[in-house]
Amino acid sequence: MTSIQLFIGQLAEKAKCKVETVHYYEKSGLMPEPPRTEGGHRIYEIPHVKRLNFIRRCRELGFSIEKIKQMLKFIDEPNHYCGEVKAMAMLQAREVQQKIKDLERLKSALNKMAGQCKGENYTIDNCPIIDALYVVNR
Amino acid sequence: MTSIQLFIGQLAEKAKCKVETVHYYEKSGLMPEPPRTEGGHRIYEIPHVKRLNFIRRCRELGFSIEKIKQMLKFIDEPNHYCGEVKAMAMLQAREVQQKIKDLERLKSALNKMAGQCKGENYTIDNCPIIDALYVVNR
DNA sequence: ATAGTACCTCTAGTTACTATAGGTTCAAGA
DNA sequence: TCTTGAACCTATAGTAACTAGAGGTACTAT
Repeated sequence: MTSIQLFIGQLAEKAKCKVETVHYYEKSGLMPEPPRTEGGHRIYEIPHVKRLNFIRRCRELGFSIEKIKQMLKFIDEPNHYCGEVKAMAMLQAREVQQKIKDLERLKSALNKMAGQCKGENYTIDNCPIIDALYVVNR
Repeated sequence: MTSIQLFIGQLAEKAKCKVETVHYYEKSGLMPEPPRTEGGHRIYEIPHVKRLNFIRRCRELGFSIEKIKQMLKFIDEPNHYCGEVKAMAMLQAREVQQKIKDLERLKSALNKMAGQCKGENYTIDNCPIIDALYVVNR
């Protein structure tokens, strides 16, 4: 039974990131130091793909490297007490909820502004988007 | 008729940012090089406050410095149309919407994990959080 | 005149990458 | 088997958007 093995380029491609980013995650302690070939090339397998994917998606969602490190701890050291894990997961969920709220606010602000703008034939002098943002006190 | 004049500290305060940030915006070309006192202190007036406010507000909405530069160009060289600004706002809104969707998925994964946490060990292969974010194609 | 703030410039640090340089390994074709 | 070109290696520097610090000067109230 031979399992799938990947070099760093293939791994990076599967997670849609750069090779250098994987190097960076290894240095930062997010990705493990994988086994190597005789010549020193890193060898990865499917769990690495999943892990890297998780990291990338979390980054897109605005989590810091440090936060992701904490979350990965849930997976790497599964000997946490149930209550401990639960508490951290729920705390994380609350923070996520806050981010969602903030983003909802931004989205409606942007849409509102876009909606007020008639487009085409208006010059910049009476563009409502500019007006909406170019204000002294908010 | 004497107009209101401000030093950089007051300007920064009015826009709720740091003095260093104003310096940075000047170096980046977002804020102009204002007139100075004999001794070299920068002198600002109301239009500067408006402009800085615009920049800060855009940053809060997730626009990059480069995008803001583009928008300020619309203002500085008013031979542009409102539609250009509208398009940028709508693009931004779409990106924000995508982030919200991803965060909703993460949140429910976190909550699910907290709910399922009964002491079993999750490995990387069956962790609900990893699975929630492991989307190959988007 | 003096004291205490606020200002000045310049440099370095931060986070999360991204790019470059200079060299080595891998693997497919001759 | 040898060659060749892509992919890999390490290490360092650069990027965005600030933030913090050092060391010095200007402003202004007393």
